[in-house]
This record gives sequence, C-alpha cells and structure tokens, in this order.
Amino acid sequence: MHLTVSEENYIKAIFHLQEAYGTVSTNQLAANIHTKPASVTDMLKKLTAKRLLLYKPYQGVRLSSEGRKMALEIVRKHRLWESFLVDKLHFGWDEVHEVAEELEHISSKKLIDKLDQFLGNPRFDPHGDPIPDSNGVMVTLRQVNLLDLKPYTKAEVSSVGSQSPELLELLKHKQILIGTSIEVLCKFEFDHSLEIQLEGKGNITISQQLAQALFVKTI
Amino acid sequence: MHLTVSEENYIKAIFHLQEAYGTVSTNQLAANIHTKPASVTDMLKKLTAKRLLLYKPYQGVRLSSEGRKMALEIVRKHRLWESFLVDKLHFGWDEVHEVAEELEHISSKKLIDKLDQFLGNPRFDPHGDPIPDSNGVMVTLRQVNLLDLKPYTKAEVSSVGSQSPELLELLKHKQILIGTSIEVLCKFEFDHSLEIQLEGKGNITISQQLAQALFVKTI
DNA sequence: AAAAATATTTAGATTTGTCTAAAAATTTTT
DNA sequence: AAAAATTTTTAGACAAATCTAAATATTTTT
Repeated sequence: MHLTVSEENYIKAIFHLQEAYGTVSTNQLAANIHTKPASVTDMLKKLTAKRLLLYKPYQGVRLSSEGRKMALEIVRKHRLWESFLVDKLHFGWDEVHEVAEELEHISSKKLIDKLDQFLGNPRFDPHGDPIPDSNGVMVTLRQVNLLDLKPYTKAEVSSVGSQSPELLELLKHKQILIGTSIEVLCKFEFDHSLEIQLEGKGNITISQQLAQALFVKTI
Repeated sequence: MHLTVSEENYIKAIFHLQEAYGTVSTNQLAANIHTKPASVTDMLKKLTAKRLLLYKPYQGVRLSSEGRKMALEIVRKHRLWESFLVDKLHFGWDEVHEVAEELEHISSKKLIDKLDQFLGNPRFDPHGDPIPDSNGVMVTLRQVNLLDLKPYTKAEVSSVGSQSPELLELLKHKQILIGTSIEVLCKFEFDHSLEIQLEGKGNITISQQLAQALFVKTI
C-alpha cells in the first residue's frame, strides 16, 4: 500500500507515542507533529479507512497490526539512514535527524535492503536505538532509565530519550556517548540531581532532566 | 529559495529539453512530464513569478540564470545518487534511474557535498553524463553521435542518449558499456544500420535507432 | 450532580497541483 | 488571405492536507 509523506509521518508519530504511553490522544499527536487537533482528526479518519489504525472518536488511537508493520518499515529506514550519515559520511550524531526525516520517505525496498547490507547489517543506530530487520523484527532493549539505576552499579549508556539538538549538544560537552561507562554515586533530594562517575573523566553532577533522557544497560 | 518536488521536476525537465531543443514548448513539457498542457501553463506562471523562467505566453519558455542554477543543483544530486547506487550499493546501471528521481529531491546541501566527497568527487555518472560541481559548473562533453562518427576512426562510448530500461537491456546484451572501444566499419543505405567493431568482441551490426542513442569520443 | 474546564470533532475556507472543456492565439494548408 | 488544424491559455472543478471558529463530548472541580 502506498502512503504519502504526511501519512507516513502520522504513522511514525503514533508508533513512538504508543511505545511511550500505550494509547495516543488527538492533542498529543497534534503537539508532536506540530499541527492542529482538527487536522489530526481528519487524518485519523483517513488512516482508519485504510485499516492502519484502531480509532474510536474521543477515545484515542492505536496502530493496527498493518499500521505497526508500516511504522517499523519507516523506523528501519530512518535508523539505517542515520547510520549511513554518521558511519560513512561522517556527520555528527547531533546533525543527522532532520536529514534522515527526509530520507526515510524514499520508497524503494531494494534500496534499503542494499543499504543495510552495505552498512554491515547494523543492529543499532548512532543514538543506540535498535534497527528493525527487513522482516520488521526489532529487539527490545533491556535497558533502564538512568534515574532508576541503582547507585554503585556499573552500567553503560545505551540510548538517549530524544534527538533534540539541545540534548545532543549538552552530551557532546559533557563527553557522554553511547557506550560510555557510568555509575551513580548519589542522588540529591532537593533538586533530584545526580552525582555520577564517568569512565576515566571522574565525577560530575547532572540534572534530573538530563538523567531522564539517558538510558543505560548494566554490565 | 525552496522548491516543491513538483516545481523541481518542471525545472529539471525544462533544463533537459532546453539542452536538446533550445526553447521549450508547453506541449513538449506536458508530454515529457506526463501531464496535461493546461497544468503546464499553470506551473509556468508560478515559476515565472518566482523568477526562475523566461516565459512569454504562446512563445515557449527558457530557464532564467537563477532557474539554470537550480536545475544544475538537481542534476548534480541525481547523478551523484546514481553514482552512489551503482558504485557503493552495486545496483545495475539500468535500475537506478527511478530511485535517483526520488533521492534528487532531498534538500540538504551538506548531505550532497559530503556524498560527493565520499564518492571521491566523480566527474561522470554511471551513464557517462558529467556531474556539476558544488558551484554548479558542469563540463560540456566533446562527444559526437555514433551516426556522425567517421568510419575507421577509433573512439570509445562516452554516454547514452536515454536511460530507458529497454536501451540499457540491449546494451547489456551486446556488451556495450561506457568506455567500450568502438569503430565504424560501414554504413548501409537501405536501413541506415551500421557495422561496427567492438574491442575484442569482433564485428556486429547495429540498428540506426541504437546508433543514435550512443555518443562517443575519439581517442 | 451541576458547573467549569478541557479535549475532540464538525463545518467551512484555503493552498497546491492537477484535471476537463471551452476559448483564444498561432501556424499550416489550401 | 481565408479556412483548417494545431497549440496554448483560461475558466471552473476536484482531491489532499491544512487551518480557524464553532459545536459537541468528556473529564474535572466544586
């Protein structure tokens, strides 16, 4: 089935919001996609007619299994293109998101499978997120939010919670990358900031907001 | 200036038709772009308002210097992506055209310059066509149509006149590639067919239509 | 359980790019 | 140079995706 760029953007946004919140509301989608609730309602009706969504007016929306399949194809393309941009073209990981948003809508299945092969079938993209395989199968990460990591437990950064340039700029400044070893030393009640130990670089304090954006897996 | 995909397709089509015929008529464009003359007229007005075209109603159209600049950017993207698909992803040269038609509309200038560098700044694409550099400068080929090549003159295939799958299939079958050495042995008045000598592979006869689609440069 | 606040949908308008049918301009034929 | 044929433009309609403003439904507060 052919989808327009706009339809693909809705499907992708619903997929990500659904992962985080289970079910997705009209307003949530509107905010996420930078559009108005009225426009969202129109599109939800259209995608429902195409059997990609399960939608009851006023009740929020979820992807059908067909919709989920489409979403995973888009996610696959997005993450493979990001890998290409960083690994082959030497873009910084903080500058690939917008370009990948365009590239993910190129339709050729053959292209994306050849790109996958060219990159050596990577399992994770530069932000640590898993890449679905050509059958739409994606591993789920056994990872935990840094806020929930037990103190004095060795772990390493496995992914980040958003691709915002602001976040990525801060991580670059603090020299935190995917794979960086990390250990929580103590938590401060007052502002919920954390003191952490970074592999080699010693101890630093990070804000609650930053900790919330970091996911780690224990080693 | 931002152009839509549709606007870019018009600019590109006008560029190619202008190269071949000097000035471009509404009907020519409509046929080329698979649309109706009325739609073409509408778009010509819009692109003229954007100062990309020189257009007098009923008189045909040409690109302004600004329009030509945009066209060369699109041609550059198209040919660099074709090079990537063939050289890096190992597509056949006969299957890259449609995919490149999509990729050429990705907007990032930085992407295309990094891609250029990654490919080693190629001067020609897999079909032998020259690739404009990042300033929009494109070499003009000193090449001649095979029909006009003097008999008994050694030459080599430098480009092909179209990217139609039918042509490329025939060339593959006859083992004629960009760079293949070629020499015209004789021409037959009756059907304008040519007997030619191919490097190593001996003598064959080719039709007028095929010869017309081949461009060569003398060695 | 009303009232107030919030969320969602409907109704109607707008823009972009396309179309068909008809009118106008140009070119070709006689 | 008139008639015929062709090319091009205009006029009006349509689908996709968006918007604003108003109406309706749901949730929260009192």
